Amino acid sequence: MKNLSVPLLRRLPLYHSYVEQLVREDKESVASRAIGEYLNLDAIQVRKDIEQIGVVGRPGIGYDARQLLLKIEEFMGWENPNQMILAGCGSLGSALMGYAGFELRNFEIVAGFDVREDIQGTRIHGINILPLEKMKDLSKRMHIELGIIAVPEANAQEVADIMVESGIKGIWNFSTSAINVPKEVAVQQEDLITSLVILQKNLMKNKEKFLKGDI
Amino acid sequence: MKNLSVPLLRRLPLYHSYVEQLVREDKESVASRAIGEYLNLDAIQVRKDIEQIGVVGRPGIGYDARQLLLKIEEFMGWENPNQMILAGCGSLGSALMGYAGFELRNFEIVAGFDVREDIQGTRIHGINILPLEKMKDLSKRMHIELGIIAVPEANAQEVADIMVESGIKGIWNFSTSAINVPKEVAVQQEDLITSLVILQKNLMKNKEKFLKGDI
DNA sequence: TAGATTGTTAATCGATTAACAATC
DNA sequence: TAGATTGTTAATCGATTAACAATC
Repeated sequence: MKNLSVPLLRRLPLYHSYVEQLVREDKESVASRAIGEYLNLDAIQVRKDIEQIGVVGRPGIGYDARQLLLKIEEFMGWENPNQMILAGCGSLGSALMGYAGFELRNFEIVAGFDVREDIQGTRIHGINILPLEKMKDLSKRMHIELGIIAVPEANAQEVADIMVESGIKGIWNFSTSAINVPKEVAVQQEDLITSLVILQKNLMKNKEKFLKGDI
Repeated sequence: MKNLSVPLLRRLPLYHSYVEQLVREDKESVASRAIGEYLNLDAIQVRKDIEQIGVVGRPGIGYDARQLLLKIEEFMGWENPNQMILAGCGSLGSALMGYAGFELRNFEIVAGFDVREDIQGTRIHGINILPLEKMKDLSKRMHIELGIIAVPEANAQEVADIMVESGIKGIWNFSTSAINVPKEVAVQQEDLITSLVILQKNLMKNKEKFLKGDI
């Protein structure tokens, strides 16, 4: 399969966001150095990344901005529509159902599931809320492969089991709890606290640099 | 400063979650192999990671489960309280204000900010919503260094500027847009779509393996 | 031509994986 | 003693950084 460097995949959308701005301002080309400066990254790294996605630039000029956008989109797979189901329609789950970014990138939550009977049958952000018992049937019928877990920690494993049984092949886990699934099921742990810790540590590192006079 | 390997920081909470389960079941020790099997990771990697955080185990037995938990917590910095402000109190922002995981790890959102006058002065999940004009004063007074951006893409840069001016030194950016800040300010981009793409690609990789008969 | 910027090739660095002796 | 499992040391792999000639 194509390259799967996680750091690369995390940087590309940042390039996209910046280059998109430039395109809106009718700029036609962009230099690696400009991207790097905006995002606080090394120009060489930007160049290497762009090489990875198969865009060639013009020495002395830079890269074609529009082509760069298209190639990033292609590499990220944003043209392909992806349907998902969601378990746990509390505040986090509801926010995800209303997340505008999904539509923009061709992702769609087709149904929400929750144990609370009072919200079953209702809609949140236009998405139907169903009892968990219906997950298997719906997922199989619609050939859904992606599932989101947004339930409390204590119920994460139980929901993961139901998803596996429903034929889900990729689980996006927002609960703090690790889940145990068969090897053929991919799990992406979205640990918000860890992101915060990383931010915190970077902040501390900056402070140290500042004390040493590096900034 | 202490080690700052992002992959390591992302794995440790998973170990924590699993070991916590064991401790609840009154298990006293854990082997690297058991952790690895549960999380689909290599036992050697688990062992290396544990070495990094300064826990020594007993050959033939494993690691002391409780000590492991404590050392992970210490390494992640979960004992230190951290106060944050949040800009953008829409559905995502509201969900973050209600996110139970923060309290558990000593993080706290002390105030929410929003441009919409109708919600200024109200409370969401017990947190006061204020106009953006009050950010600087409040942040400086309370010595807040962490800020969360949960506003629409179009306003992300503007809010980032206000945060920088307010003395914020670390920004957790949930908007899809890249932001441009001075070098001494750390940014953690929480790009949900990228996580999804990573999951999607892992899923595809698994499928390929499956076709080849590796799983 | 001079300046800017890419693409290529090599060097460095850090993270992961492997091998195996030491210890419980 | 035998089996399990760690800790140590070395090997591999991949990502980042550096150097510089080629091109616009």
